[in-house]
Order: sequence, then structure tokens, then C-alpha cells
Amino acid sequence: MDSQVRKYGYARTESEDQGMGVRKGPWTIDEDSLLAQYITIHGEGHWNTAARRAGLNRTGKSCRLRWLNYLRPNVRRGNLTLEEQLLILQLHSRLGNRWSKIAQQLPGRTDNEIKNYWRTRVQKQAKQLKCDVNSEQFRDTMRYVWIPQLSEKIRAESESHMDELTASPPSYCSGQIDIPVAASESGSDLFDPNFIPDMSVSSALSDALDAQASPWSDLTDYQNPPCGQYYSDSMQNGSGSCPENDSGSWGWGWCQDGVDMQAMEQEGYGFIGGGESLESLWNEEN
DNA sequence: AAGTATGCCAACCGCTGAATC
DNA sequence: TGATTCAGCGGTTGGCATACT
Repeated sequence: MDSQVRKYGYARTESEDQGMGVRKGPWTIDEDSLLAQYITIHGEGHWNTAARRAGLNRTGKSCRLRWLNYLRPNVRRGNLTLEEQLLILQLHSRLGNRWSKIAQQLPGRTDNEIKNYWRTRVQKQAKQLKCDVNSEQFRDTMRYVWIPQLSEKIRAESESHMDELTASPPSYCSGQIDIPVAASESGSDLFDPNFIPDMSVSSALSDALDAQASPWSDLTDYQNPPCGQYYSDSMQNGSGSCPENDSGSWGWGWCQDGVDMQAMEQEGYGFIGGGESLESLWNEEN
């Protein structure tokens, strides 16, 4: 029995498939084959036509989704790498829930996959912190804890590879994802202790975010401040540069209200300087 | 070992904007 | 110019797998 049919616990009969409305549910191997064959010959697009002519009793939408998320060549499956996770966090901070835009920067990854990752992993973190995923608190946590931690993990990974005398290139050099040039050319650039996830380092990102001032390079002053004082001073006197959200819908939003880091720390979030509880939380997730 | 909770992911649904008639 | 169709996107759901009690 087809595994996907088994997964959903039902299989339509022939009569259901014929003339009883379009078929829904998991795709069978035969359907996959029909769709793949058709698209190989005729190319993508015209999904309703493709569905009919390929002999599939499916909607065009269903065919398109199946192709994009599963059948399309170069679809990457399996766990997201640290680099990909970092990229998702960065991109989401800029783009919000525009999954397709985010997916464009992660070759082989689908918007659905990224969306699922965000909902299952990232939103879970927000839930455990008892804060809304769109809240200032959560965004700051992500920015000040998780992104730096991910960067650090990547740096550590890179160093371990270096220790192996570069017998094999780091994963981010050999992988398919679009890795920042600076990272592949010089780990020290990317993995500087004060490293700020820099949107500008990726040509792909630059393309996507063109004509926008890169807010990431402006974050240096706020990244892991040596103490909360500098941060709060900057925010209070407005001297700190203020990243703009391109869409205006949402971003970090910190330039509007600032962040009461001391209060957050007192409330137990304690992520200034590491935040062990959060670190362990993140580690559990990864 | 059995029951329950949670994670994960594939797929569907509904909305929106663009293209076409 | 309005109606219709289509493609694409984001949100949501359903069900299996696994972990936990």
C-alpha cells in the first residue's frame, strides 16, 4: 500500500476517483509519476491544464503544490542546517511571514518547509517564553540570543573543520545554499565575536533586498553590548542607528519603543550576556 | 505495555492580485 | 470596465511518528 495513503488512513476507490469530484489527500506514486512526466515534457505553469492533460483528477493548485514541494528537482529534504536556520531568522526579521520570499534565499527549500519550521520550532520558543512571537520581547530575544548563538555554533563548527586541516571544506562551502561570500572566503569575517548577521554579505540577499539600507550592519552597536548601559543610553538619546523595516508591517520594532533590557532581565529572561536558560532551550531545540 | 501528549510535515483552504475576455 | 479565471501565497488542519508518563 502506498505509504502516503496509509499515512492518511484512507484510500479512495476507483469510483471515487472517477467522476466523483477532484481527488484530494496524499499523492500516490502513480500520480507523482504522471505529473512529473507531464511537466518534464511541457514545463511548469498552466496547472489546471496540466492536471487535466496529465490525466490527474486533481486541481491545478494541488498539482502545483505537489510539484513545488515534492517533485521539483533540487528540492532539499531533511533537517535545516545551522546556516539555513540562521538565514531564516535573519530573513524573517526583515520580511516577516513572507515565506516565499524567504524560501527564495534558501535554494531547494520550500516556503512550506520554512513555514513549518517557523511554526514548530520558533513559535514553540515563544510559547515557552510565554510571549507572543510578534512581541518586542521575543524579537529581542531572538536577536540578542538566538542569532548570536547560532552564529557562534556555526563559528565553532567552522573551527572544528579548520582543526581537521580543511581536509574537507566546511559544510557551508559545499552545501547548496547561498552562503555569504565573506563566510566562505574568510571565516574570521563572519565569525568575528562581534559578528552581526549581515544581510549585505549575500548576493542573493542583496538582490532580494536591494535598494534598502542594510539594517544589519547598523546593529553592531547594539550587539551583545558590554553592559546594558550602552544599549539603553543609545536608545534613550537616539544616537543608535535605527533599522527600518522595509515593509513597515513589522520588524524588530525596537526603534519605536526601545527595549527595557534590565526589566526583561529581572523578569527572568536574563539573556543579556548569554542567558543560560535560553541557551539550553535553544540547544534542546537543535 | 498501554495510553497520552507533542512534534513534525504534507496537503488543503481561503484570500488576493494579475491576466484575460 | 467589470466579470471570470488562474496562479501564488500564507494560514490552518489532519494524521503519523515519537516521546513521555
